[in-house]
Amino acid sequence: MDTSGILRDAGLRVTVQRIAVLQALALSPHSSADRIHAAVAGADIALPTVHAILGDLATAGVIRRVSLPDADRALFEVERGDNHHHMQCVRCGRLEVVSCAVGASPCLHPAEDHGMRLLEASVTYRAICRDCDEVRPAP
Amino acid sequence: MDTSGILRDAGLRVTVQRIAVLQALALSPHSSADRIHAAVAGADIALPTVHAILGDLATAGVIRRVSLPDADRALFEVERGDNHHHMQCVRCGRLEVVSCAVGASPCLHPAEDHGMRLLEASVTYRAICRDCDEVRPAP
DNA sequence: TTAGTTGCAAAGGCTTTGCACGCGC
DNA sequence: GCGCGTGCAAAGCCTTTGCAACTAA
Repeated sequence: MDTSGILRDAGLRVTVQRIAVLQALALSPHSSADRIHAAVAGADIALPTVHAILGDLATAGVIRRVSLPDADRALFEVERGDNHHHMQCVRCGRLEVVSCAVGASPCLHPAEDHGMRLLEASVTYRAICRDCDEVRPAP
Repeated sequence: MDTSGILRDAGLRVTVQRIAVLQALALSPHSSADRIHAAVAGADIALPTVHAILGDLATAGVIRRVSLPDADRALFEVERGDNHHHMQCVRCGRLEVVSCAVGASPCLHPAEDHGMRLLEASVTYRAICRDCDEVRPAP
C-alpha cells in the first residue's frame, strides 16, 4: 500500500506534509518529532505542524506513539500490526525491535483484570548492549 | 525497614526532605513530581528539589520511574522488588497494579537479544475500565 | 465551496540548571 | 569542618494552542 492510500483509508486528507512525515517515519522508525522535522526540512514543514500530524496519525491508528523509560520525548513508529516490542539499552538508549515473546508468557495474561477489558500488552525490555557492558559491566 | 534505613542502605544521606518524599510516595504510589510536592507541602520543599530527590532515589534504585503511554509527565513508585506490572485505562488513565505471574525477573524472554544483556522486562497493559466502556464501548 | 490542514507565534507545563546557603555525617 | 543536599529563580525544552491563510476534496 502506498503512502497516499494509507492516509485515504484512515479517513485523512492526503497532503504533502503528511506524506513526507509518514515516509520519513517509515525510513527511520522510532524518531522523535524534531528528528522527523529535520528529516522533512526540505518539505518546509513547521515543527508544530509535525506534532499535529503525528497526533492525527496516531489517533487514526496509522502510527504508534512509543513511550520508553528514560526518554524525555515521545518516539513514533509506523503501525505494522505485528504487536512487536522493544528492547532498550539503559546506558546509551540504543533501541531494538523484538518480536512478540516466545513460549509460555504468563505475564501477558494478567491474573487480575481489575474489571477492565484488556486491549493490548506492550513489553519493554531494559537491557545493556555489548558496547556499554564492556565499558563498565553492570551488576 | 524504616524510611531512614532505606536511605542509609542506599548510600544516601538522610534528610527530612527525602524522608518526606519517600513516605508520600509509599502512601500514594504512581504519583507525579508535583503531586508529591503538594503532598509534602508541609515540609516546605521546593518543586525542583522534589525532582532532584526523585532523580537521586531512582538512580539509587529505591524508587522507580514509571513511564506510561499517554502520560505527559513521569510517575514514580517505591521499588518493591516484586517485578509487578501496570494496567491502564486508555480513556480515563486509571492505573492498576498487576502482579507478575513469574517470580524471577525478567519474567519474559525475548525471541532475539540483539547482543544485549537483559535486565528486566516490564509489561504495560492497555485496557478500558468498566466505567469508560459503559459510556462508549470500545471496538 | 468548504471543511479540514498548515504556518506562525506565543503560551503552557514539566524539568533541569546554577549558585548560594544550610545541614547531615 | 567537609561535602553533599536544598532553596530559589531562571532558563530549557518539548508540546500545545489560537488564529489567519491555504488547499484537498
